[in-house]
Amino acid sequence: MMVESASETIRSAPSGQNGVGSLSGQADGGGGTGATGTAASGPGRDAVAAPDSNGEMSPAELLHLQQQQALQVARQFLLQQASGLSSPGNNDSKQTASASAVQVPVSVAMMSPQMLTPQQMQQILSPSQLQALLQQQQALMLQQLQEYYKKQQEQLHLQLLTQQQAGKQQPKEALGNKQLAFQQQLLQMQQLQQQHLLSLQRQGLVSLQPSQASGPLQTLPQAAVCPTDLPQLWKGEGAPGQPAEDSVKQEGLDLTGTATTATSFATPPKVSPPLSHHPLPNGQPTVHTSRRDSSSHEETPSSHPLYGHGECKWPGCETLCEDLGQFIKHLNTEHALDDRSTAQCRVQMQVVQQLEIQLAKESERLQAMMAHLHMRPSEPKPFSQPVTVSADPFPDGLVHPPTSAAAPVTPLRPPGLGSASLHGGGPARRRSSDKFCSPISSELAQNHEFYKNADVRPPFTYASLIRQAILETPDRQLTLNEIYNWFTRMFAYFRRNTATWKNAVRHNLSLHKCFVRVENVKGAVWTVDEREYQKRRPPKMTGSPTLVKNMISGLSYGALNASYQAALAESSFPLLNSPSVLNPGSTSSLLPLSHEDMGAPGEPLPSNGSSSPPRLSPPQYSHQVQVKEEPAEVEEDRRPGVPLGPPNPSTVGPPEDRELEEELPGEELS
DNA sequence: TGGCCTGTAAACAGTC
DNA sequence: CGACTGTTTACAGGCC
Repeated sequence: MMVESASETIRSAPSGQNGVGSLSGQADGGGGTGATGTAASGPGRDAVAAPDSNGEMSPAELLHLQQQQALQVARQFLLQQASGLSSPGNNDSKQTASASAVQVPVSVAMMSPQMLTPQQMQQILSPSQLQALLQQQQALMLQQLQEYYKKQQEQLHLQLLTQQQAGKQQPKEALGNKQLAFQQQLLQMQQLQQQHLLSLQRQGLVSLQPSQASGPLQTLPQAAVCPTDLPQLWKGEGAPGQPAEDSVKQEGLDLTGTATTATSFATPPKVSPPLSHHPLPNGQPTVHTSRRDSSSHEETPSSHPLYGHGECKWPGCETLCEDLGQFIKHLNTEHALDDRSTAQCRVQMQVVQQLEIQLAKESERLQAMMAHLHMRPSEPKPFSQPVTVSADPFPDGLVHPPTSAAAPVTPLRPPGLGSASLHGGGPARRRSSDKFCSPISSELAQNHEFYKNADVRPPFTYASLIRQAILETPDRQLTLNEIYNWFTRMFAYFRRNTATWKNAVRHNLSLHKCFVRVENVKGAVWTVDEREYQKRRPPKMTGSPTLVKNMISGLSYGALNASYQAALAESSFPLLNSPSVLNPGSTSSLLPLSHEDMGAPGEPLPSNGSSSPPRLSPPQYSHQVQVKEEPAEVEEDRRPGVPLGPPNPSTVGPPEDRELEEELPGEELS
């Protein structure tokens, strides 16, 4: 049946790596890099070619062209980043240009709210993971940006140098103009850098110490990202060659280095001034960075920023040069101040700008998020931000502040589902989630893909999950193995540590009365006794907002990390995914939660309608309703001892209740 | 503080 | 014999 096939899928799926894979994927970013290179190859070439064909373009034209190209490149780059994060398996597929074509859509898809929402992100990661990821991404982004900046600087500088050298053979006037242009570009770029870094600082994304402004990344995890993306972009092929490594090692970090390099290298007084005098991103004067220093060869006169490991590091050029002299020659001949080189510089600049813009956007979003998170938990806030910005919940990841930064934020509690549950870590206490997990089915439905691929512990109790698994089947019954399969199929998380969770599943099946074992033809199957299931629910939980609030607050105080994640997730995820939430009183951020709960209240409370307070369970009822409804009947029919009837009304409520509930599929409306 | 719920670990028995 | 299935017990942590 479905299950069967599903299980098949599962079996194969795991091999493909799950959340872990994606995570690592982001981390290593290597895959992405390649992809980027590929993707960008087109633009890169164009950039180079266009000018050539056009000869001397007017500034406006050139700019336009470059903007477009840069845009593409930047887009590719960013998209790739996103895809790199989530596409576990295909990170290595980044060779052909055609691949890039495919990649874009994929990336886009990834970024779509449906595919990967912050909550999903949150789900994907354990608190620590999340933090790590955030940092990584942040580092990544930073590094890349810086790399770009640096590259650009270097290139510009190089241009200047080249130009100067070539200048000997060219009219001085022309040179003067170009020099000016370059200097302006440099200036502009540096401003961008400053701006960028400042914004990051402002947001606390980067714990930049004024003194170490240039080295924020040093403390960051060595994002495996290849700063060499850029070069590769230009080349059009992600040949991670020596230059790549080189660039990574040598210029991977500080922008200062760039300037420094430029300075040291740019002997020509004319050129150096702008470079060396310009304060770096953080206003830090251009000084040799220790980093740079480390790369001795750069320091020595025999070094050149564009020369490393015996190769020309000019974007797209890997020409081997035995020595600096040869390199210089090469530089002068191949990368002289011509249209092509100029175009390359400009394109690069555009790339940087685009990235910067992107960064700004992300930063903005982040700020909004932060602002939102700082709000009182109870503060009603439909929070549309994520929704609107949804464009890329993912790439966004790049700048998420580390948990620490968000620390103050916490108060927020996650949406209904217990995203709050401290998944990840040790014995996850999903209890709360369980209480609210009634919407489990919808939750699952919405995040099906997510859970399927993310190695995140679902915020539901085993009991809920088991029940869900069973209810999802047409005949409401599953064998133990099928349940296992369901787990593995639905949750990447359960594709490992099998011994543990399987034991838990068995334990739960046996322990909870709500799970009834039925001898079937094909063996024993497990069914769910809804009544029992409901029974076991916490009795007095009013679906009232109050309760919710309490829970929320409790959580918020409890686990910051969890809260943060939850909050993060909540901020966008639920809302994004559950339309139902959006409409109704999207009055509070808790909405999803309260919503669910509310739904419950609204429901006819079985029990003794008279006195018993509204229960939490209702949601489940309704839930179940949607899922179970008829089949339940069937199941019951065939099922032996399942208490389908009206067992003890005292606790649960009259049978009618059940029916009532079932009639109210309305939890959606609440 | 105690009770309840949940998760985890493990021992054990029965079955295939 | 080993794996799987079930049951049961113990313990720990979170929440009320």
